[in-house]
Amino acid sequence: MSKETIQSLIDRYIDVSFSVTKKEESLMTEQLGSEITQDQHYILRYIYRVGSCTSTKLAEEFEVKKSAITAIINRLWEKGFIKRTRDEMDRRVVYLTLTEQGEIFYQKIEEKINCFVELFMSKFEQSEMEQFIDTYEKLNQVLIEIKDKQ
Amino acid sequence: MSKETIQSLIDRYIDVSFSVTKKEESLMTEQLGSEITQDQHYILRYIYRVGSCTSTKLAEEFEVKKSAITAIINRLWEKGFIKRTRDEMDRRVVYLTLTEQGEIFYQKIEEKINCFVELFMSKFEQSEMEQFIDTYEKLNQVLIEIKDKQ
DNA sequence: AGAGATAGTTAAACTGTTTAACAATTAATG
DNA sequence: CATTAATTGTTAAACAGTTTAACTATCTCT
Repeated sequence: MSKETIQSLIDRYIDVSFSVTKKEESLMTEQLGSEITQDQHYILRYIYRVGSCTSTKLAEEFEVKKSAITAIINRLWEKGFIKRTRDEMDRRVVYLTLTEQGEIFYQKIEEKINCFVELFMSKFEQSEMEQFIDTYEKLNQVLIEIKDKQ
Repeated sequence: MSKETIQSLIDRYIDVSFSVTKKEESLMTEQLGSEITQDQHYILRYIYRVGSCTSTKLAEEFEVKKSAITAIINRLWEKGFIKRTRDEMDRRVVYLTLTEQGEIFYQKIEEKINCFVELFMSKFEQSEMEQFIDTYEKLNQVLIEIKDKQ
């Protein structure tokens, strides 16, 4: 592969990944409305899917410090979406779950997000989108390997 | 396309785009060092490429309000990377350019970022990466159309 | 029993963001 | 020409998310 080709691919990748991330964020923020932010949505999504988890787990999963999680959970808790339950066996641990209100709210926004993602996916042939996501997932694996090597 | 297939693609897309964005951000932040943030890097990159531009232009390009640009530019200015020049014809306008120090600094980090992107790209066949970026750019266009329709 | 590890919180500081108000300047209109 | 509009950029206040460092409470391990 020539040096120019590589450089061109690198530049295209940096440009397009930045642009798409930016636009998706702004369009998804519209779907979410003013009640909740992007980051809060991802936290809600995670807890909804696993049912219950701890701050430590969230911090690992989202690759941020625990105090960052505390801040987000506090905001979700103030909105009435999150329940905190102390583990009676190990009283240091706090389990985080969605309240009923939190579940209902999440399901509502999940549907909106799904519609939005489906909308832009429908502009592609299924095979092209499958190939795209396959490579995207492979890229994710590559990045995990790079991180591990450090 | 069956409903399950679509839903599976949607879920995979949301998961992988979130994960990759997160990992790239954290790995790129490492390359950038403590001197500069991700957003500051993208602003620097933009000005480096166009040579000179205004706050209004940056605000449009990055899809944020002008006051957000002022904040970032102030930080880059404090570091000595940015020069502000008033237009003598239209004295409302301020042209932003890189100082010599800013150019040298940008070139240094650009090389690091290039190495990093090249590193993970080298794990793919060229044809696969080209196909991936093609679809990625198509996705960018689709998102632009969706935004315009609103 | 005491030392060290772990889970979570709090407080301070910083970056990036929006909204709203503002100053300076230019453009448009009667 | 004078006044009103619009535009450019800044400032200030408020908020979300982040890190670092200190702290409390609890558990683990000799």
